[in-house]
Amino acid sequence: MTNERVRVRVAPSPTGAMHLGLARTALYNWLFARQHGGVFILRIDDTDQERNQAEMLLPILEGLRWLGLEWDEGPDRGGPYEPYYQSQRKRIYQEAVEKLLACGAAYLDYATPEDIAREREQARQEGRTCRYSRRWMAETATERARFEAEGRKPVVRLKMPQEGGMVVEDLIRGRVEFDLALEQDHIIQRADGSFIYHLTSAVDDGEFQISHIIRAEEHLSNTPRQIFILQALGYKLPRFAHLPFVAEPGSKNKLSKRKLKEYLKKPEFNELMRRGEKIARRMGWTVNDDLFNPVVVDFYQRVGFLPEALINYLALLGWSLDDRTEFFTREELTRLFSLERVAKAPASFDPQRLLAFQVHYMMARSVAERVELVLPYLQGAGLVSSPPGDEEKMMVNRIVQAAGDRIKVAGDILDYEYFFLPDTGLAIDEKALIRWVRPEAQQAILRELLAVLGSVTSFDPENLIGLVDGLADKSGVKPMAVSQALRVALTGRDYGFAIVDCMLILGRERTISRIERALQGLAR
RNA sequence: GGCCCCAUCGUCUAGCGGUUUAGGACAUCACUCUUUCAAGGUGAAGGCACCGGUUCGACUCCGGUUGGGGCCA
Repeated sequence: MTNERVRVRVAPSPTGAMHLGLARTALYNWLFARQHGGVFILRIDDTDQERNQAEMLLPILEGLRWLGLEWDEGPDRGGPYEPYYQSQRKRIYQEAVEKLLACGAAYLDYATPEDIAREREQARQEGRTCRYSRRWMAETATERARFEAEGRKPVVRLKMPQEGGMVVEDLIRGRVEFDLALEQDHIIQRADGSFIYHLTSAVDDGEFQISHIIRAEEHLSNTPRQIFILQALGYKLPRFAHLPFVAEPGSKNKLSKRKLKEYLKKPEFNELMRRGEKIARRMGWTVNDDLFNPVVVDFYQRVGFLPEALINYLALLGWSLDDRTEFFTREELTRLFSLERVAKAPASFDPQRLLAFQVHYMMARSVAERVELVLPYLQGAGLVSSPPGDEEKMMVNRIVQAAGDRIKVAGDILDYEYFFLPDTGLAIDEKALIRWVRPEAQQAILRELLAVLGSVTSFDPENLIGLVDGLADKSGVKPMAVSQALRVALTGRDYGFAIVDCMLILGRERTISRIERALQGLAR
């Protein structure tokens, strides 16, 4: 490679959501650009849809920003090759088409769809592969006039060479050869004047001086005709690197956001979705499958994943450094990433592994940081005031501390709603109450505890542990039964944090009031 | 249907001809720790799709088969 500047791009269509596959493609491009001191470009392939564009584009822009994949040129940012929206570049495409026509790399074609269908049918009957006969090709004014006299409308087709081969030296796949005899004369401009993807994509890659096209494998088969366009237009050819797909959990099909229902049959996928839905419900969000969908980056942002977790997971979905390193900072990725080490086979998306990365990065944050992450959810659910008071913050701090890695994503804090509810509003699990609190011996202990709690000089861990242990010793009730009785009284359930943590989170007053309430609940 | 791509534990992967009884991670299971639930600790189970070749030697190279996927039709 010469020392030309590295310029890479990612070219999403504004589809209203940011697919994980796009996120990974963007990441690899971004890493490659950063590593080479190059430029990462965001181009919007919106030739097909011009309505609601801003709205449909937003999730992608926000997703990229959230992941920290800032683009150097593109929407909201501009750059030397503006505009970066294909819908605004029609003049450039038109010029390109004229040029292709002028140099004989393309031609006007007056065949009707019926003509084409007929040719295809005939080819099928003769058992040969169909290639357009160019019967309605018009290269001279006379020919054009003749077809137009018949009332025909032209499309523009590429005039592909009909023999020989074309070789793509792919940076990931190596040498890939195509037989040009099998290539069609693809349409590049429709009768209505609109342009076909291959044309616009190739022209822009040329115009933007793209040095490396790093994109998904689905484009590999289209590469010859794009190279043909690029060459005919006299652009310097970029290098190509075709990434394997991000596949569905447990299959090699391409991951699709439209197949959510099917994926939900997979337990681990379902679990992730349920986790999200639980958070959404408590936050009072109305969600739709388009965005609140584990195939879409938005989902992770909303339920409280950490971008570094997603980045690390995505980086390893199809790339590896060696046989053991699994945690990478963004800087390390930038330094160590290489296309040579990108896998060739599709990699399926595994929600469990992603969650494992999330837990790792969550626990790498300090308690104070986790408190900040978690607070918006509590505020959103109306469990703490906005802004939170010092005491509320302290309580959240204790909960986060006590929860440890039970809080995997920030929204999981809402699992501990029961600490925030007013004591009178705490729902107590009936079965747990009967099992752990109803026995007379347990009730006696709780009553005794009540008597002492008010007078305990200081409400600190050692004192409380001593107190609870002492009661168990004295009464002869098993320690576990004592703590379970207390746990049920304080939290309404028979599982959760260490009992002393529960007491400290609630504080003296609320501890007392919750025990009283539990005992009253039994009396009823 | 034609062309192209791909193929190591359930999943992500390491392996670029001998150092491999195929290594790691996630998930799973067992045991352990634990005054609940998690977490932690220890360990186990689990894989080179198949068939030919090349080679003294093949997970690794070549060919084919099968399977999966993509593009075009």
